[in-house]
Formats: sequence, structure tokens, C-alpha cells
Amino acid sequence: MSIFNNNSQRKPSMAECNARLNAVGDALYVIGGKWMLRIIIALSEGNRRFNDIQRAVPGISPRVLSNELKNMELNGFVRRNVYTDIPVVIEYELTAYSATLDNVLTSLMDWGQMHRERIRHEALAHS
Amino acid sequence: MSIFNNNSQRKPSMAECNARLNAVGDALYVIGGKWMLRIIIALSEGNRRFNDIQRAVPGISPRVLSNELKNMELNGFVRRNVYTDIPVVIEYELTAYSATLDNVLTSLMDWGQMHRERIRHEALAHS
DNA sequence: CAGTATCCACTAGGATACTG
DNA sequence: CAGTATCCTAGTGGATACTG
Repeated sequence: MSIFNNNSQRKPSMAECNARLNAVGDALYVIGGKWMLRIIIALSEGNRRFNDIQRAVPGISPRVLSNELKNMELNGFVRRNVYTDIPVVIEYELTAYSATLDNVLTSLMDWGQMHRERIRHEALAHS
Repeated sequence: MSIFNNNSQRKPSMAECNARLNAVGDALYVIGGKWMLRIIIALSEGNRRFNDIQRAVPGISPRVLSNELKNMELNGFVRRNVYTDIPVVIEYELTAYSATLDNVLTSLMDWGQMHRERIRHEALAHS
């Protein structure tokens, strides 16, 4: 259902309104940080080890990456695997649950791309 | 295209990877704040005047709402209309551009709802 | 009603150095 | 390599009072 085109002409109830607000709020609370989605993208592109991820997410410091990964593990987006061979290898991998973010991620990517184009054209128009 | 299931088996290039990262970053930068999407939802549900919006977005202070609305106007999501009758009436309305957020918004709502359910079940399972 | 003005608290996140 | 430890800053946003 679209937020913008209310085909049924029915005015949404207070309860419905708050449910929407809360759902979006929850989602943003979890994924709205600066880094989490980027880390997911990096992982989905095959980076598994700490320093790989750090390289794949430009600008992130080890401290922040460490915190993010811990949170993501707690929330079930990521699994941390320790392979106790010598040398020990630690790898992160996305869980199935993180795949539920697929729609969110692609819609954000599409919109971000579109928005960037728009800004670019505006800038040109004003120059 | 899905981030998670790369059917073509092709490993994405560095350039593609960065493009995705940037697109998501841009999108989050614009809409990732605590308030903007909630204000859009409030507006989409028929609230047009300053205090209406403030009531419809629980917890927002007038200072923050004022700042957000100005930003949103600058970025083309909202139009501020001043009707110079007596008494003067000021109304905010969503622009066509804000409707481009439809997919983002609905996917966030859906995911937020699902995630909340999941958390609830987990809490029950642990009690 | 539609905001401003002030003041303040918190915390996400940056820089850098260090460790087992 | 996979992180911790410290320290620090900037910016977001809360509380409250006030104004044309």
C-alpha cells in the first residue's frame, strides 16, 4: 500500500498512523546509522575478514567497525565464525535474516542514485 | 537487482561496489534522520499546519520541527504556502518529488513491522 | 498560530596509538 | 590480523521560555 496515493479514499485512523510511524521508526533505529547498511553491502560483496571489511567501507575506523559488528551480531544480522586452525582465522558472514533487508536496500540504492542525479542536474542548471 | 543473490555469479567490480555504497550513503544522509520520514508520513495523512504536524509526530519539539521543515523545503520535499487572508494561514504540503520516496517508505514500514514482530517473539521465547 | 531564542546533554563517530 | 584503549569534537536534538 502506498503512503501517498490512498486509493480507498479512507482517512487513516490514528492507530494506523501511529503504527506506521512506529514501524518506520523501528526500521530507522536499527538500520539508520551511518554504517550498518554499508557493512552489509561490503559483506554481501564477499568481504569476510575484519580488515577486508574495513578496506571495503571507506572511512570507517576499527573502533567503529568493531562496535557495529558486535551490534549486528547481537541483532542477528551477522555471524562471527572462528576457525581455530593455525593461524586462527575469523570471518564474518551475513545471516539469512539480513537478507530480509533486500527490499529496503535496493529501494534505498535506487532512490539514492536518482536523487544524486537530480542534484547534479540542479547544480548544472545553476551554473 | 538484489544485493544478496547475485544470480549472474559475477563478482561486482570495485566501481560498482562504491557506486552502491555511495547511493545508499546519499539516501541515508537525506532521509536517515530521526524525523524527516515521520514528518512526511504526517503530511501524507493530511496534517498541513505547523501545530497539526507537531501533534502528529509525537515527541518533536517546535525547534526541531522548524529546522526539519526548512531543510525539507530546501531539498524540494515540501512546499510552504502562505495564505494572506485574515487570519493568515500557513500550510505545508508535499511536493511531487517527495512521492519518489514511496518505495523507500513502504519497504521501511514493512521491514520495521516484521522486525518488531520478530523481536516480540524472541522476547516471549526467552520468558 | 507559527515559529525563535537559549541553553544544555548526549552520543555517534573521528584520530591515533597500542596489544595479544 | 583482529581488534582495544583513550581522548576528543561536532552535531543532533531535548527542555523551556518567549514573540509577533
